[in-house]
Amino acid sequence: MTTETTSTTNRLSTEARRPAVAVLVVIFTVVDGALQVLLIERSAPPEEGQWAIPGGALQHGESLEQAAVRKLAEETGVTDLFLEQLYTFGDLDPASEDGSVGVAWFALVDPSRVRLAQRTAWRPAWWNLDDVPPLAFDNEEVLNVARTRLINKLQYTDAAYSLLPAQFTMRELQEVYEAILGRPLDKRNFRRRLLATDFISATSEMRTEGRHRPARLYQFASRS
Amino acid sequence: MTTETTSTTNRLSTEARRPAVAVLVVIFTVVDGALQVLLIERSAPPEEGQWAIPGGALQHGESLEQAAVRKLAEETGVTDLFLEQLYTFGDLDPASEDGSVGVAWFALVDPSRVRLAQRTAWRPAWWNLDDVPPLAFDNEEVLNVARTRLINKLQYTDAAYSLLPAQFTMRELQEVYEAILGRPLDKRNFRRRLLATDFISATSEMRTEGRHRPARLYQFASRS
DNA sequence: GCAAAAGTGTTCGGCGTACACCCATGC
DNA sequence: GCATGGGTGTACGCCGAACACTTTTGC
Repeated sequence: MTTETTSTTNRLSTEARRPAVAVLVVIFTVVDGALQVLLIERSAPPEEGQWAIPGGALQHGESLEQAAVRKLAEETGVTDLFLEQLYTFGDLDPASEDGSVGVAWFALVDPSRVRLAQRTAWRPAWWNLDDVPPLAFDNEEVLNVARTRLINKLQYTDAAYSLLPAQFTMRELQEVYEAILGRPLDKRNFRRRLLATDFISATSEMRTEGRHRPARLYQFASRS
Repeated sequence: MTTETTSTTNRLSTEARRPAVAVLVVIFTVVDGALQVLLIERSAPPEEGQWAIPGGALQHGESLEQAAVRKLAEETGVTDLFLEQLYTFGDLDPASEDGSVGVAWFALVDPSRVRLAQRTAWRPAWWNLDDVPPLAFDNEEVLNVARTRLINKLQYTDAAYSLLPAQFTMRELQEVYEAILGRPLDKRNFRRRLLATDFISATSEMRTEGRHRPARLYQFASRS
């Protein structure tokens, strides 16, 4: 008694149940030492007036990743970033007749490259992760999964490249890490560990900004 | 210019593109020190005659996880196991008109509890992971992702509980780890490390099987 | 007593963590 | 010359890896 033998609803048949498929993109950034997430204020039912993670239906002929890239570009104007599939949620809209399937992605963007759309309907805004408002659907869960993954990714990948401009100081990089991990890090240990990874390398340039010693600029190896 | 403002194709609207949604379940087991995966021989187009990862369309009113559990039970008769979502593939069947979305899961089963269906159509069979045949669609990629995740999960979770009977010897446990990791492990280090995790605990029972010293039986804490 | 698998400790290198002072610049 | 952030080295504890012999049983 399996799907294969008892019906024609095989994996890719046309009789299959057809839930709405959407992509959601959890977009993180770090500004002034604070981890922030991009949310959209819903301007139509369901859940009108609630804030939600940006998302939308798949368009025709579009792959899941293409849809996520498009969504990200629509909201931030930015492309070519860290973007990774997160999890697929099967019950984001219990009211939906045929069910809904939301394929969640998460992205990291450099705030200096972002220009948010200036709309009043479906208004996007950055929210500090420590005080996000109540969210539509089950978006809190999506956000929690994203945050956990982000913390893990940071430990063993160069994901942070996508949160910073091409060149940056060690302090800037450390602030990004501290914002995401939510705890202070030791300066010496941080520098040693990061340089040991080969994710980043020193440039020959320095940046002077204030009446103190100039800081060396670094770059991510994945961008050079 | 966002999906929200330019059309009614909002996340959960009824105008959304409706690709076929299927679940795939990569079912692993370890028998005689070999990591094996359950495959199904396709008995209808597309890709008739090819082997593929078990899967099927979502049924009405069913969540993604419920569909995965059902699929697993249909193929192996087993429930209550390690089952975790893996990844969602958006392009498994390029021939599909509206696209296809495959939500892949992976599961670990104890071979002593499995009874494979005795069918000739859609025949299921265990394949040694080192010599799987060419697979339908892009199932090779699914399998690779699953194998990588399995190796990672094994390192820091008690996922192996699902591959063994309630009681087992240290050697049996070690053979499971060796089969998955694909390399021999040191007996002393293995015992020390596993006992340190608190995943497993010793029982008071021993098992004698051969003309040599009896082995102590252990159990997983998550099952006791 | 011997064959066969069970069971057991120690050493070493690498890595993460804790911790405090000098350096280069602007004013 | 002083205020400000940039930049550096050492010591210690933990963990993973390497490695060989004794114990218990059946025959």
